[in-house]
Amino acid sequence: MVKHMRAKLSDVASAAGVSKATASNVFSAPQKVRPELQRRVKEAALALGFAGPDPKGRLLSGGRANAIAVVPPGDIGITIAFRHPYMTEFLAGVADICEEHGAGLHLVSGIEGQKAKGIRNALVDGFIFGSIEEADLIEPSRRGRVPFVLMDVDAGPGVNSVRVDDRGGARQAARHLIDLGHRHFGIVTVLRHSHQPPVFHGPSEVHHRLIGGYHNDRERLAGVAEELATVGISINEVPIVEVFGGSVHDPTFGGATVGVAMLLDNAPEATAIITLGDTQNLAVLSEIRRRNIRVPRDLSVVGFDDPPQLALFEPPLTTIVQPVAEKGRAAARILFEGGPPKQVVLPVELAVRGSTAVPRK
Amino acid sequence: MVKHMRAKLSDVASAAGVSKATASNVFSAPQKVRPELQRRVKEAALALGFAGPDPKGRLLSGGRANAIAVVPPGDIGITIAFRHPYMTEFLAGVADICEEHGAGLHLVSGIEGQKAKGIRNALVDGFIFGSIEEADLIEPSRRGRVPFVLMDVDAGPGVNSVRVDDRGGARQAARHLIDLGHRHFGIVTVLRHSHQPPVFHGPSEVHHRLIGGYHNDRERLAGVAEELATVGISINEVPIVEVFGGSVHDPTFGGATVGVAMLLDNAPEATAIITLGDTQNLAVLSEIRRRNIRVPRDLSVVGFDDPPQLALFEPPLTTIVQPVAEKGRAAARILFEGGPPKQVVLPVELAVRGSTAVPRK
DNA sequence: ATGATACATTGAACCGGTTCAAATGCGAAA
DNA sequence: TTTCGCATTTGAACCGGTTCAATGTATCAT
Repeated sequence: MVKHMRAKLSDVASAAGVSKATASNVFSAPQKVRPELQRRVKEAALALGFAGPDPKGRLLSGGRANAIAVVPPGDIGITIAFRHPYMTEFLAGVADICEEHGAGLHLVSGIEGQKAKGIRNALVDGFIFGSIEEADLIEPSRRGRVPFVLMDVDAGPGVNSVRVDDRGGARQAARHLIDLGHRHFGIVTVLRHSHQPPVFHGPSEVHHRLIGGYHNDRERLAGVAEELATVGISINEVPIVEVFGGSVHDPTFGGATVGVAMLLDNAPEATAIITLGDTQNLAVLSEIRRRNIRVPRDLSVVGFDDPPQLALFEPPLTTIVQPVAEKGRAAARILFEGGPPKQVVLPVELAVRGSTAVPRK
Repeated sequence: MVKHMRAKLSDVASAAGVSKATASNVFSAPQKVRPELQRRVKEAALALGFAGPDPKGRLLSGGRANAIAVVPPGDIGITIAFRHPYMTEFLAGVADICEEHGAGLHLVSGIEGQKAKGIRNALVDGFIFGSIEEADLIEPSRRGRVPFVLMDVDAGPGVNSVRVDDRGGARQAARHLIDLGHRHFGIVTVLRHSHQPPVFHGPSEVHHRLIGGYHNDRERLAGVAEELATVGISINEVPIVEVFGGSVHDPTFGGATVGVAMLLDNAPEATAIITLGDTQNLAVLSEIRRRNIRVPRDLSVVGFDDPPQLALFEPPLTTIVQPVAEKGRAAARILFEGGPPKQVVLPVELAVRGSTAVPRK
């Protein structure tokens, strides 16, 4: 008994007495084939149990994979990504455009050393990199193989990128507080690695030289600096603390609340806190609450980003909200549209809620 | 000037003065190649800008795609999936195992007619189908091409499947109420399509013949029937309403609250409501609240599934919780492990919280 | 009847690798 | 010196399709 091998297109073709090319057309371009031949080929296919062209073959022959990949930022594996409110919302945006194009969405898994391999081997038509951290991993795909988009940075005119107007958002936040009458501020920003202790920069130091932070964190600080300058305040006079993380679930994560405490201790004159890190909002609010500081009566707080977990916090946080899903859509669109490199900058919005008011007397 | 084409393996090979086979080995099985040759090939690759073997070629040549696909259930596109608490948790489980294996996770987009195409074209080593609805779409992949796992059904010994013990869970829910002393029940279960109005089955009708519902919904009802039978109550005496949806955000979605109202109106003697549909819990609670019925004093409620949105509901819902992420893990493991078809049944647990108590006098 | 036009079909090249049996080279053992 | 065994290297087949120029073949206007 002959071993039953899976039928391939050429088997079908010869069984139907046509050429491979015709058989191929029956499946991918039926209008090119006479109805009768079509029928004959389809019958042969059915008889041989041929379920349509194998995508593997199609792909090799210059085809598209019909899928795009998302590579979550360095510290976020795909398991965590699904539980991360920002990432799921971002991915929903990407998925939205994928669905428009009937394309699949491929997530590259994030195990330490495996990520580069995952990127090299991904069978996709393009990449969305969650952060520039993956810059070195891009190299293989950059070599003209596959287009890609970088999130949250501007890597110059030659590279696709999507980010939000971090600087402008920070300006709005600062402006809001200034307009309310605030003149004494404290700033919370991002420390990149969890093993570093919080860092406090007193008013006598130069703050522009931060230790941690991604590109967008620096942009935000620059925005605050610009806006404060309009009322004669130098960013160098403003106390700043850099803290890591602060999970949306656990405010103390990575020493976040410790850092916030450091700021509050060292900046008693501040009437408003500006939080520039997206995951630090909870740490700020919770440390403030722990100290029984009344917000916004004793202290105003402006955040950055809008994690849903904070939706029920009382008072609701006045914060800069960014169009997370729209970022995903924009990135995916760039990939599907092709064309010359684009740099998309999306606007952010100040959502004035309950955590800001005029400064205490 | 010659047009610069992307270098391929054979170019590298000839540039380095070796055979294609050797060049291939340098990248995929270095230990087979003498160090010096390795160096030569790598140099040639560098000079030509060859960034490693193209996964397309590797794939065709009998390789694995190194990714598995998840096909969300019929009515859930991938955009929605990312915003759907159950799906994200499930996907997190799948992702967990993918990361263990350094494999990618591919989501098949769910546009109506495109889904079959998405499945046919997906470059993956296996499929996880969110529901049996996709049974017909499976056909192409079933033809020996790619292994797959079905969720939430038992499709027999020849097919991989992962589900939870719906029947047992329902029995636990019913038992809990029985033990509290309840003898008069109302049941809310699932109507499949949103365009159908809620259906009420009065105590005189035969309830086993439901209109909607997936396989697991029927299992759950059967479980309740079994347990009630132990205290001499026939399921045929119990009022049942079938309602669609009830979104986790909008309790009225798809007429869900209308259906619940129907049940409450027609079953005034019921001291306990058993909700068998995962997304209907909110509809039940909200209609009950609207009527100012005090839970659990006037009415006990047991739910099925544990959407995080209900975490803050007062009183917290006594409900059957299923190991959602573990379902994802189990399904993914089956795909990676290979071997003969497996049918996995995971246990569920009754979480006794605040919505159940002894029946009112 | 003739040439032009349109359409259907085909043969062959190509996509970019992997794999394996056979060939080669080389030092050690006889 | 010859032979054997082992480690490398190679040629050729193969993975399963798509594509395109060339070849027919039927249709239509002249």
